[in-house]
Amino acid sequence: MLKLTKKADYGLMALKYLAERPETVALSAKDIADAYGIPAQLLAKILQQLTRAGLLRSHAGMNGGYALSREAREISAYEVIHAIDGPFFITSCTKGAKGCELTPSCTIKEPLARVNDTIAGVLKSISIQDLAEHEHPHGRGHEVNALVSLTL
Amino acid sequence: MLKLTKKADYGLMALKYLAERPETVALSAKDIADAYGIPAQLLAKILQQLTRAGLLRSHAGMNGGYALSREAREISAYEVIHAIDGPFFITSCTKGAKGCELTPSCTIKEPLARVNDTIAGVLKSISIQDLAEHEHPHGRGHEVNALVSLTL
DNA sequence: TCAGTATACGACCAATTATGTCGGCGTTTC
DNA sequence: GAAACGCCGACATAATTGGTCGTATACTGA
Ligand code: FES
Ligand code: FES
Repeated sequence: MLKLTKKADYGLMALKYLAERPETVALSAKDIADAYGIPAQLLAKILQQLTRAGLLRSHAGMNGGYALSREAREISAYEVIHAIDGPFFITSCTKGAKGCELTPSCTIKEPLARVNDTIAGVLKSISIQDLAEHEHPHGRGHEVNALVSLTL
Repeated sequence: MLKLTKKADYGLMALKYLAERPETVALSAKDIADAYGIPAQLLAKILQQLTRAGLLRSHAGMNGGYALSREAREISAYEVIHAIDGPFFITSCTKGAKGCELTPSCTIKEPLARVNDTIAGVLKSISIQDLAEHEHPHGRGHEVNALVSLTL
Protein backbone atom coordinates (compact mmCIF):
# COMPACT_ATOMS: atom_id res chain seq x y z
CA MET A 1 0.00 0.00 0.00
CA LEU A 2 2.78 2.35 -0.81
CA LYS A 3 4.15 2.66 2.67
CA LEU A 4 7.62 3.03 4.07
CA THR A 5 8.76 0.20 6.29
CA LYS A 6 9.50 1.00 9.89
CA LYS A 7 13.09 0.07 9.29
CA ALA A 8 13.40 2.73 6.64
CA ASP A 9 11.66 5.17 8.94
CA TYR A 10 14.04 4.35 11.75
CA GLY A 11 16.97 4.67 9.42
CA LEU A 12 15.89 8.11 8.31
CA MET A 13 15.32 9.20 11.88
CA ALA A 14 18.75 7.99 12.90
CA LEU A 15 20.48 9.74 10.04
CA LYS A 16 18.61 12.91 10.75
CA TYR A 17 19.67 12.63 14.36
CA LEU A 18 23.28 12.32 13.31
CA ALA A 19 22.95 15.18 10.88
CA GLU A 20 21.73 17.41 13.66
CA ARG A 21 24.86 16.71 15.68
CA PRO A 22 27.75 17.31 13.33
CA GLU A 23 30.12 18.10 16.18
CA THR A 24 29.93 14.66 17.82
CA VAL A 25 32.48 12.16 16.66
CA ALA A 26 30.22 9.17 16.83
CA LEU A 27 27.01 8.01 18.41
CA SER A 28 26.27 4.45 19.42
CA ALA A 29 23.24 2.61 18.17
CA LYS A 30 21.97 2.53 21.70
CA ASP A 31 22.22 6.29 22.11
CA ILE A 32 20.09 6.90 19.07
CA ALA A 33 17.65 4.15 19.88
CA ASP A 34 17.13 5.54 23.35
CA ALA A 35 16.59 9.01 21.98
CA TYR A 36 13.66 7.81 19.97
CA GLY A 37 12.51 4.90 22.07
CA ILE A 38 12.98 2.33 19.38
CA PRO A 39 14.44 -1.18 19.81
CA ALA A 40 18.20 -0.82 20.08
CA GLN A 41 19.13 -4.12 18.52
CA LEU A 42 16.92 -3.52 15.56
CA LEU A 43 18.35 -0.09 14.99
CA ALA A 44 21.82 -1.57 15.26
CA LYS A 45 21.08 -3.88 12.39
CA ILE A 46 19.73 -1.04 10.35
CA LEU A 47 22.79 1.08 10.98
CA GLN A 48 24.93 -1.84 9.96
CA GLN A 49 23.10 -2.02 6.68
CA LEU A 50 23.63 1.66 6.14
CA THR A 51 27.28 1.20 6.93
CA ARG A 52 27.62 -1.56 4.36
CA ALA A 53 25.93 0.71 1.87
CA GLY A 54 28.58 3.32 2.58
CA LEU A 55 26.31 5.93 4.10
CA LEU A 56 27.81 5.62 7.56
CA ARG A 57 31.21 5.02 9.05
CA SER A 58 31.30 2.76 12.06
CA HIS A 59 33.79 2.43 14.82
CA ALA A 60 33.82 -0.32 17.43
CA GLY A 61 35.13 -0.09 20.94
CA MET A 62 34.55 2.42 23.67
CA ASN A 63 33.20 5.75 22.52
CA GLY A 64 32.62 4.08 19.21
CA GLY A 65 29.47 4.27 17.19
CA TYR A 66 28.33 5.64 13.89
CA ALA A 67 28.88 8.83 11.99
CA LEU A 68 27.82 10.07 8.59
CA SER A 69 30.33 9.16 5.95
CA ARG A 70 29.36 12.18 3.85
CA GLU A 71 27.77 15.55 4.22
CA ALA A 72 24.13 15.30 5.20
CA ARG A 73 23.40 17.32 2.08
CA GLU A 74 24.92 14.55 -0.02
CA ILE A 75 22.80 11.73 1.35
CA SER A 76 19.40 11.33 -0.22
CA ALA A 77 16.36 9.73 1.30
CA TYR A 78 16.37 7.44 -1.69
CA GLU A 79 19.75 6.02 -0.81
CA VAL A 80 18.63 5.32 2.70
CA ILE A 81 15.49 3.53 1.68
CA HIS A 82 17.31 1.65 -1.00
CA ALA A 83 20.02 0.53 1.39
CA ILE A 84 17.51 -0.74 3.90
CA ASP A 85 14.69 -2.17 1.85
CA GLY A 86 16.50 -2.96 -1.35
CA PRO A 87 15.58 -1.64 -4.76
CA PHE A 88 11.99 -0.63 -4.84
CA PHE A 89 9.42 -1.14 -7.49
CA ILE A 90 5.96 0.26 -7.31
CA THR A 91 4.76 -2.73 -9.30
CA SER A 92 3.94 -5.87 -7.42
CA CYS A 93 5.99 -8.04 -9.73
CA THR A 94 9.29 -7.62 -7.97
CA LYS A 95 10.91 -10.48 -9.79
CA GLY A 96 13.41 -7.83 -10.69
CA ALA A 97 15.54 -9.62 -13.25
CA LYS A 98 13.16 -10.78 -15.92
CA GLY A 99 9.62 -9.72 -15.17
CA CYS A 100 6.88 -11.80 -13.61
CA GLU A 101 4.72 -14.70 -14.66
CA LEU A 102 1.94 -12.53 -16.06
CA THR A 103 4.23 -10.21 -17.93
CA PRO A 104 2.44 -10.59 -21.24
CA SER A 105 -0.98 -10.05 -19.71
CA CYS A 106 -0.16 -7.23 -17.34
CA THR A 107 -0.06 -4.29 -19.67
CA ILE A 108 0.06 -1.84 -16.88
CA LYS A 109 3.56 -2.48 -15.81
CA GLU A 110 5.33 -0.15 -18.14
CA PRO A 111 3.39 3.04 -17.46
CA LEU A 112 3.72 2.37 -13.79
CA ALA A 113 7.45 2.07 -14.17
CA ARG A 114 7.41 5.77 -15.14
CA VAL A 115 5.54 6.57 -12.00
CA ASN A 116 8.06 4.53 -10.11
CA ASP A 117 10.89 6.56 -11.58
CA THR A 118 9.12 9.77 -10.73
CA ILE A 119 8.74 8.82 -7.11
CA ALA A 120 12.33 7.68 -7.00
CA GLY A 121 13.24 11.09 -8.37
CA VAL A 122 11.36 12.82 -5.62
CA LEU A 123 13.08 10.73 -3.01
CA LYS A 124 16.45 11.36 -4.60
CA SER A 125 15.89 15.09 -4.44
CA ILE A 126 15.49 15.01 -0.70
CA SER A 127 18.57 14.97 1.46
CA ILE A 128 19.01 14.14 5.09
CA GLN A 129 19.93 17.76 5.50
CA ASP A 130 16.51 18.76 4.27
CA LEU A 131 14.93 16.62 6.92
CA ALA A 132 17.18 17.95 9.64
CA GLU A 133 16.68 21.58 8.72
CA HIS A 134 12.99 21.27 8.83
CA GLU A 135 13.32 20.77 12.55
CA HIS A 136 13.89 24.46 13.10
CA PRO A 137 10.85 26.24 11.77
CA HIS A 138 12.01 29.62 13.07
CA GLY A 139 14.80 29.86 10.52
CA ARG A 140 12.39 29.21 7.70
CA GLY A 141 14.63 30.99 5.24
CA HIS A 142 15.69 27.88 3.46
CA GLU A 143 13.17 26.14 1.27
CA VAL A 144 13.82 23.32 -1.07
CA ASN A 145 11.88 23.09 -4.22
CA ALA A 146 12.13 19.94 -6.19
CA LEU A 147 10.51 19.94 -9.57
CA VAL A 148 9.68 16.63 -11.03
CA SER A 149 8.43 15.98 -14.50
CA LEU A 150 6.47 12.92 -15.35
CA THR A 151 5.96 11.97 -18.97
CA LEU A 152 3.76 9.01 -19.71
CA MET B 1 8.91 -0.78 0.77
CA LEU B 2 6.77 1.56 -1.23
CA LYS B 3 5.04 -1.02 -3.31
CA LEU B 4 1.58 -1.28 -4.78
CA THR B 5 -0.48 -4.20 -3.56
CA LYS B 6 -1.53 -6.79 -6.07
CA LYS B 7 -5.11 -5.85 -5.45
CA ALA B 8 -4.43 -2.31 -6.54
CA ASP B 9 -2.52 -3.63 -9.50
CA TYR B 10 -5.41 -5.87 -10.46
CA GLY B 11 -7.81 -3.03 -10.04
CA LEU B 12 -5.84 -0.79 -12.35
CA MET B 13 -5.55 -3.56 -14.91
CA ALA B 14 -9.27 -4.17 -14.82
CA LEU B 15 -10.14 -0.52 -15.24
CA LYS B 16 -7.72 -0.19 -18.08
CA TYR B 17 -9.30 -3.22 -19.69
CA LEU B 18 -12.70 -1.60 -19.39
CA ALA B 19 -11.39 1.68 -20.69
CA GLU B 20 -10.12 -0.04 -23.79
CA ARG B 21 -13.58 -1.37 -24.56
CA PRO B 22 -15.87 1.63 -24.36
CA GLU B 23 -18.40 0.05 -26.70
CA THR B 24 -19.23 -2.94 -24.50
CA VAL B 25 -22.10 -2.46 -22.12
CA ALA B 26 -20.64 -4.45 -19.25
CA LEU B 27 -18.02 -7.07 -18.55
CA SER B 28 -18.26 -9.67 -15.84
CA ALA B 29 -15.58 -10.09 -13.24
CA LYS B 30 -14.87 -13.50 -14.64
CA ASP B 31 -14.32 -12.16 -18.15
CA ILE B 32 -11.71 -9.74 -16.96
CA ALA B 33 -10.10 -12.21 -14.61
CA ASP B 34 -9.77 -14.74 -17.39
CA ALA B 35 -8.28 -12.17 -19.71
CA TYR B 36 -5.42 -11.60 -17.32
CA GLY B 37 -5.27 -14.98 -15.62
CA ILE B 38 -5.93 -13.63 -12.16
CA PRO B 39 -8.18 -15.20 -9.50
CA ALA B 40 -11.76 -14.43 -10.45
CA GLN B 41 -13.18 -14.29 -6.96
CA LEU B 42 -10.51 -11.97 -5.79
CA LEU B 43 -11.02 -9.64 -8.70
CA ALA B 44 -14.74 -9.73 -8.02
CA LYS B 45 -14.17 -8.39 -4.56
CA ILE B 46 -11.92 -5.68 -5.87
CA LEU B 47 -14.45 -4.60 -8.44
CA GLN B 48 -17.05 -4.49 -5.71
CA GLN B 49 -14.87 -2.13 -3.75
CA LEU B 50 -14.45 0.07 -6.78
CA THR B 51 -18.19 0.04 -7.25
CA ARG B 52 -18.78 1.13 -3.68
CA ALA B 53 -16.28 3.91 -4.26
CA GLY B 54 -18.33 5.04 -7.22
CA LEU B 55 -15.76 4.32 -9.90
CA LEU B 56 -17.76 1.54 -11.47
CA ARG B 57 -21.38 0.80 -12.12
CA SER B 58 -22.46 -2.78 -11.60
CA HIS B 59 -25.33 -4.70 -12.98
CA ALA B 60 -26.44 -8.09 -11.67
CA GLY B 61 -28.13 -10.81 -13.62
CA MET B 62 -27.31 -12.40 -16.92
CA ASN B 63 -25.11 -10.35 -19.19
CA GLY B 64 -24.47 -8.20 -16.18
CA GLY B 65 -21.08 -7.02 -15.03
CA TYR B 66 -19.20 -3.84 -14.55
CA ALA B 67 -18.70 -0.67 -16.52
CA LEU B 68 -16.90 2.56 -15.83
CA SER B 69 -19.15 5.05 -14.14
CA ARG B 70 -17.24 7.97 -15.62
CA GLU B 71 -14.99 8.77 -18.51
CA ALA B 72 -11.68 6.97 -18.26
CA ARG B 73 -10.07 10.39 -18.42
CA GLU B 74 -11.87 11.36 -15.24
CA ILE B 75 -10.68 8.44 -13.15
CA SER B 76 -7.28 8.84 -11.57
CA ALA B 77 -4.92 6.11 -10.48
CA TYR B 78 -5.05 7.71 -7.07
CA GLU B 79 -8.74 7.10 -6.72
CA VAL B 80 -8.34 3.47 -7.63
CA ILE B 81 -5.58 2.85 -5.15
CA HIS B 82 -7.39 4.78 -2.49
CA ALA B 83 -10.59 2.84 -3.05
CA ILE B 84 -8.81 -0.49 -2.79
CA ASP B 85 -6.14 0.00 -0.17
CA GLY B 86 -7.64 2.84 1.79
CA PRO B 87 -5.96 6.16 2.41
CA PHE B 88 -2.26 5.81 2.04
CA PHE B 89 0.47 7.26 4.12
CA ILE B 90 4.08 6.93 3.29
CA THR B 91 4.83 7.04 6.98
CA SER B 92 4.65 3.83 8.92
CA CYS B 93 2.45 5.31 11.59
CA THR B 94 -0.86 4.73 9.94
CA LYS B 95 -2.84 5.35 13.08
CA GLY B 96 -4.50 7.91 10.91
CA ALA B 97 -6.63 9.83 13.35
CA LYS B 98 -4.29 11.02 16.02
CA GLY B 99 -0.74 10.09 15.18
CA CYS B 100 1.23 7.21 16.62
CA GLU B 101 2.79 6.37 19.94
CA LEU B 102 6.17 7.89 19.09
CA THR B 103 4.74 11.05 17.66
CA PRO B 104 6.84 13.36 19.84
CA SER B 105 10.05 11.48 19.10
CA CYS B 106 9.57 10.86 15.42
CA THR B 107 10.51 14.21 13.97
CA ILE B 108 10.57 12.91 10.49
CA LYS B 109 6.91 12.51 10.07
CA GLU B 110 6.07 15.97 8.93
CA PRO B 111 8.58 16.37 6.12
CA LEU B 112 7.61 12.96 4.87
CA ALA B 113 4.01 14.03 4.78
CA ARG B 114 5.05 16.49 2.08
CA VAL B 115 6.60 13.70 0.13
CA ASN B 116 3.43 11.76 0.62
CA ASP B 117 1.41 14.58 -0.83
CA THR B 118 3.74 14.86 -3.76
CA ILE B 119 3.37 11.22 -4.62
CA ALA B 120 -0.37 11.46 -4.20
CA GLY B 121 -0.26 14.37 -6.62
CA VAL B 122 1.57 12.31 -9.18
CA LEU B 123 -0.94 9.53 -8.85
CA LYS B 124 -3.81 11.96 -9.11
CA SER B 125 -2.42 13.33 -12.34
CA ILE B 126 -2.59 9.95 -14.00
CA SER B 127 -5.86 8.78 -15.42
CA ILE B 128 -7.00 5.37 -16.50
CA GLN B 129 -7.11 6.82 -19.95
CA ASP B 130 -3.42 7.52 -19.78
CA LEU B 131 -2.76 3.90 -18.96
CA ALA B 132 -5.01 2.66 -21.72
CA GLU B 133 -3.58 4.95 -24.36
CA HIS B 134 -0.11 3.87 -23.66
CA GLU B 135 -1.08 0.51 -25.06
CA HIS B 136 -0.95 1.83 -28.59
CA PRO B 137 2.55 3.17 -29.12
CA HIS B 138 1.91 3.82 -32.82
CA GLY B 139 -0.34 6.79 -32.09
CA ARG B 140 2.29 8.35 -29.89
CA GLY B 141 0.92 11.80 -30.55
CA HIS B 142 -0.52 12.21 -27.12
CA GLU B 143 1.88 12.69 -24.25
CA VAL B 144 0.98 13.58 -20.75
CA ASN B 145 3.26 15.76 -18.79
CA ALA B 146 2.59 16.15 -15.16
CA LEU B 147 4.61 18.67 -13.30
CA VAL B 148 4.85 18.27 -9.61
CA SER B 149 6.36 20.69 -7.21
CA LEU B 150 7.65 19.60 -3.87
CA THR B 151 8.38 22.17 -1.22
CA LEU B 152 9.92 20.99 2.00
C1' DT C 1 46.43 -7.97 29.33
C1' DC C 2 42.11 -7.63 30.85
C1' DA C 3 37.52 -5.64 31.49
C1' DG C 4 34.25 -2.99 29.29
C1' DT C 5 31.98 -1.15 25.45
C1' DA C 6 30.89 -1.32 21.04
C1' DT C 7 29.88 -3.20 16.16
C1' DA C 8 28.87 -7.56 12.99
C1' DC C 9 26.14 -11.11 11.61
C1' DG C 10 23.15 -14.89 11.19
C1' DA C 11 19.45 -17.65 12.91
C1' DC C 12 15.23 -17.48 14.80
C1' DC C 13 10.47 -16.34 16.34
C1' DA C 14 6.37 -13.25 16.56
C1' DA C 15 3.16 -10.01 14.66
C1' DT C 16 1.08 -8.14 10.95
C1' DT C 17 -0.55 -7.81 6.46
C1' DA C 18 -1.51 -9.45 1.93
C1' DT C 19 -3.54 -12.85 -0.86
C1' DG C 20 -6.79 -16.02 -2.02
C1' DT C 21 -11.04 -19.23 -1.00
C1' DC C 22 -15.62 -20.58 0.44
C1' DG C 23 -20.51 -20.49 1.19
C1' DG C 24 -24.73 -18.28 1.18
C1' DC C 25 -27.71 -14.65 -0.41
C1' DG C 26 -29.92 -11.08 -3.54
C1' DT C 27 -30.93 -9.74 -8.62
C1' DT C 28 -31.70 -9.73 -13.20
C1' DT C 29 -32.65 -11.96 -17.59
C1' DC C 30 -34.45 -15.49 -20.45
C1' DG D 1 -37.61 -20.90 -12.09
C1' DA D 2 -33.07 -21.65 -13.42
C1' DA D 3 -28.85 -19.81 -15.06
C1' DA D 4 -25.63 -16.07 -14.76
C1' DC D 5 -24.30 -12.66 -12.38
C1' DG D 6 -23.05 -9.32 -8.34
C1' DC D 7 -22.64 -8.81 -3.01
C1' DC D 8 -20.77 -9.76 1.41
C1' DG D 9 -18.43 -11.57 5.32
C1' DA D 10 -15.82 -15.05 7.31
C1' DC D 11 -12.24 -17.74 6.85
C1' DA D 12 -7.42 -19.97 5.64
C1' DT D 13 -2.96 -19.46 3.85
C1' DA D 14 1.19 -17.31 2.42
C1' DA D 15 4.43 -13.62 2.55
C1' DT D 16 6.54 -9.86 4.63
C1' DT D 17 7.99 -7.18 8.53
C1' DG D 18 9.32 -6.37 12.98
C1' DG D 19 11.88 -7.69 16.62
C1' DT D 20 14.95 -10.95 19.60
C1' DC D 21 18.98 -13.78 20.83
C1' DG D 22 23.44 -15.61 20.83
C1' DT D 23 27.80 -15.32 19.63
C1' DA D 24 31.87 -13.57 17.45
C1' DT D 25 34.85 -9.74 16.69
C1' DA D 26 37.04 -5.14 17.21
C1' DC D 27 38.67 -1.29 19.71
C1' DT D 28 39.77 1.50 24.02
C1' DG D 29 41.74 2.66 28.14
C1' DA D 30 43.37 1.57 32.65
S1 FES E 1 1.83 -8.01 -12.20
FE1 FES E 1 3.63 -8.80 -13.09
S2 FES E 1 3.84 -7.66 -14.94
FE2 FES E 1 2.27 -6.62 -13.81
S1 FES F 1 6.86 6.50 13.42
FE1 FES F 1 5.01 7.36 14.27
S2 FES F 1 5.33 9.49 14.09
FE2 FES F 1 6.94 8.59 12.88
